[in-house]
Amino acid sequence: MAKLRNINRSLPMQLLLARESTMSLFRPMLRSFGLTDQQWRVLRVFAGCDYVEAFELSQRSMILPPSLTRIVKNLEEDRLVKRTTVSEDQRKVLITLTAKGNRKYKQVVPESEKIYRSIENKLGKRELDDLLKQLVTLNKNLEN
Amino acid sequence: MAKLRNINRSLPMQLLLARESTMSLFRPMLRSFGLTDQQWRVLRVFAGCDYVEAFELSQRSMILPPSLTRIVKNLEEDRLVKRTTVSEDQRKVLITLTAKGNRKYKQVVPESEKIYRSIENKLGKRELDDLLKQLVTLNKNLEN
DNA sequence: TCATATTACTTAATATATTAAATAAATCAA
DNA sequence: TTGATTTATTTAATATATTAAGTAATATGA
Repeated sequence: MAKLRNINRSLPMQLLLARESTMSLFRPMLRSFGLTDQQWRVLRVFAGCDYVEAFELSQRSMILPPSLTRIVKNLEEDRLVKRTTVSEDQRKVLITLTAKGNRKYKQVVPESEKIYRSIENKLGKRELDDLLKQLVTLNKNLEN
Repeated sequence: MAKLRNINRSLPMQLLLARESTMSLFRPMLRSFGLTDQQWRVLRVFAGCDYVEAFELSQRSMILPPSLTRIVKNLEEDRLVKRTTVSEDQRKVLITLTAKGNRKYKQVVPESEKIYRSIENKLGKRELDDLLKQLVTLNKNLEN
């Protein structure tokens, strides 16, 4: 009879555990800024651009459109982002950071990097870089 | 000014992506058995034992107690698990697989292993083992 | 023994995830 | 041009996640 592999040999479980042990280091900092994990996933997209279309924001934050609709609504109520429509294509929604959102973003970045460096110290820079490289490769090789 | 690292260098984001690319391979199979990801996380705990206390089940399935309460309730309605109390400590709840639950479990295991082997083929056994080892190390080094 | 603390779990409230269906704007084809 | 299709997003329904508070059983200490 086929036997189920132990949890230590289960890639999905080890990834879940790794994601959780990593995020638990960032979470208190994010909460102290009044942000949920997902809200920060949305805000961090604005590292590279001033405005994003909803569909692209969904992909880059890895949040499905229905969840994103509510998350953006909440961020909008907190005055951190603004929604506008594009005149060329009335279906599309553009999301931008407000001045308040930009200030929040700039406050979080250095704290986030501080935590990241402490992780580097715990794991070793070489080991972390190596792990990242393997994850990127895995993501490339398993992508649909 | 501090700059936020690119997504390719973000451990939390790469872990999230990796978890998703991996789970998306198992999900259709689980759904075909009428199981959600979390329900299977619960059932798979019974690989090593016939009954589990709720607290231990929570830890081993990595599902927090409030979520577990509802998930077990749903599994119970589907007649896949059974809840009993322990006479020595009336606070505790023991969860066991029903005969139906055991049949379901035994059906899923070989399908799960089949998918696992296809992942091994895509990534290479050596690379996968190496990645698993690094994740286990990370989890050990970051654990609270 | 009895008040207090702890433990194990559940309930409640709010946020997010997932899937399907709905809506409205844009595109395409006859 | 108009009916059908596609695209972009939202709504709806149900499941799960998270945090705090509640409840009941057990353990502890004066």
